[in-house]
Amino acid sequence: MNGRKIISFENIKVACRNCSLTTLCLPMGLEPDDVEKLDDIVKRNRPLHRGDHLFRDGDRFHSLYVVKTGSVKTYAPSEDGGEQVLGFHLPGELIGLDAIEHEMHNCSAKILETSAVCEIPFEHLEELSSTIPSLQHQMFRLLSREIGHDEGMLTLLGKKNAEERLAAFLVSLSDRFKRRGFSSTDFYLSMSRHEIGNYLGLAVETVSRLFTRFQEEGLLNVERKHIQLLDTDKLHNIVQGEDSDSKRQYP
Amino acid sequence: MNGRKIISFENIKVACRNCSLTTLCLPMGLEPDDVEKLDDIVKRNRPLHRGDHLFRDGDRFHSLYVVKTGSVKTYAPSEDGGEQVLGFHLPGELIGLDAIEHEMHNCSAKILETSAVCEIPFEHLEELSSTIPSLQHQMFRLLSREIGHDEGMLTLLGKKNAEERLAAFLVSLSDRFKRRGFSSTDFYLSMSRHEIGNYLGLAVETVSRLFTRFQEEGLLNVERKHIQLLDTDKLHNIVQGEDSDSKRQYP
DNA sequence: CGCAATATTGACCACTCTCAATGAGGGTGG
DNA sequence: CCACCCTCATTGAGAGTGGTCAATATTGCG
Repeated sequence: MNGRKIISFENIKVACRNCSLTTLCLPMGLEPDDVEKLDDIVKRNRPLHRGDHLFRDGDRFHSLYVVKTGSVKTYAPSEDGGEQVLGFHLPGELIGLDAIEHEMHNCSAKILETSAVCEIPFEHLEELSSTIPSLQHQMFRLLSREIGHDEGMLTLLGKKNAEERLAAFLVSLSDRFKRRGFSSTDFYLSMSRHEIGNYLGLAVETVSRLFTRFQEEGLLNVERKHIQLLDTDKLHNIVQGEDSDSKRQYP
Repeated sequence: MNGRKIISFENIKVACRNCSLTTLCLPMGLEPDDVEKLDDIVKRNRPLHRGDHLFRDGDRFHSLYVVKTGSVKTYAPSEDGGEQVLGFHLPGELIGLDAIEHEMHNCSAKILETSAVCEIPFEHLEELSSTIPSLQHQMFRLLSREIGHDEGMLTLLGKKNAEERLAAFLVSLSDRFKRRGFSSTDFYLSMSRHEIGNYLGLAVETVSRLFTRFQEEGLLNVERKHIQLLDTDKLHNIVQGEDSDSKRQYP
């Protein structure tokens, strides 16, 4: 149930406490005792590899998942065979909240790179949160945050043009890496151009062209999956829709 | 439908029980006793009129709102002055879930037509749900449902073309009217073409042209705000991206 | 009744998609 | 270790969907 093969139990335990802490408790004032209880229900799973599925569309819902290391994409297969990428999930981020309603997953979660993921059986979490009011509150907040995030994506897809979308994507990644203690200006993309385009409602070619243009304009360096942000200010301006100074005019 | 200003307190009470029932409890097995408790925390407000705001972006969050009669739109003012319509809310639907995280509204809610709205103080709801496990579960479900709904919208905006979007919008309205006991094929739009376009990530003109075309193709009758759906099967096909048979060819 | 807001319709054009070809890695097997 | 293949990424050319601009109904409201 708990420890797995190679790693020592204690290490995993600490790592998992960390993940449950940052993801579920950090913003709240949870008693150390309660953190302990929460920690006890978190399952540790063996490392997962690129291409593995955490769950698939249609699977029965049992658990939420927290990315500990690595990255995961969620995507909704659409009726006509295509799919919509719903999100890329970095360490500390929670997956599976949309499955609570019908006790069934309505999207799939695929590992992008070798990753460690904690599993939190939802029934246990629910029991626990009905006895720990601050945990219940934190759960409401987490669900609410997800809604807020999705609404931000709606604005992105409804109002922003291609370059604003890609800039927003990069800025978002940058922020999230920063918060987790990674470099905010130098990172690797674990997802393909195709997946980025799908996520942003753009064609692969558009994404590729934009990377090239951003590089030409000195906003960043890009080599394959390696990204170095050079001018985050200007990137932020682009996100805000201020093409302003660097108004591109093709002669 | 339920009468307006004239209603006695008891009627409102019943109407509100009804709304809290259908929205918060119906799918769950709540004890009559618990329903009573829930009902006691629901505030009844006087009817609101077109243009009134339930809350504004930046307002402190106190309550969730349930539309009893009428309709409400929520929209997020974006940095550059524009706005993104996030949703249209019909009777029985819940508003404000995205505000829990920061205890602050990050969108605004505007009344589209004379409406009755119930207010549910969130603190009370939270207290109640920590003592009634099935209510807590139902809250999780409601929040989860909202996430699922938003993910559907992401697919709409990311993958669907203009006619698929409008068809999906009409089918969604139709379904929601039907569930609430109204006609699923004959209804009035309380929102403007501009608002529809904004919601669907389309220009007003595109929406207008699509209504005209749908009418020409015999899918519906439209006169200003009055909609009559004539061929819901074909509308469903369009939503699914099957242009198939009625492949439109301009001669 | 008249003004303002909303809708409709047309013409034009731009952004982005599609199609197609080429190039660059990464993995596998000989 | 290299040849090969396959996927992924880049780049170009052309086309189409939907946006923008503009003019004209139509409606609603004071």
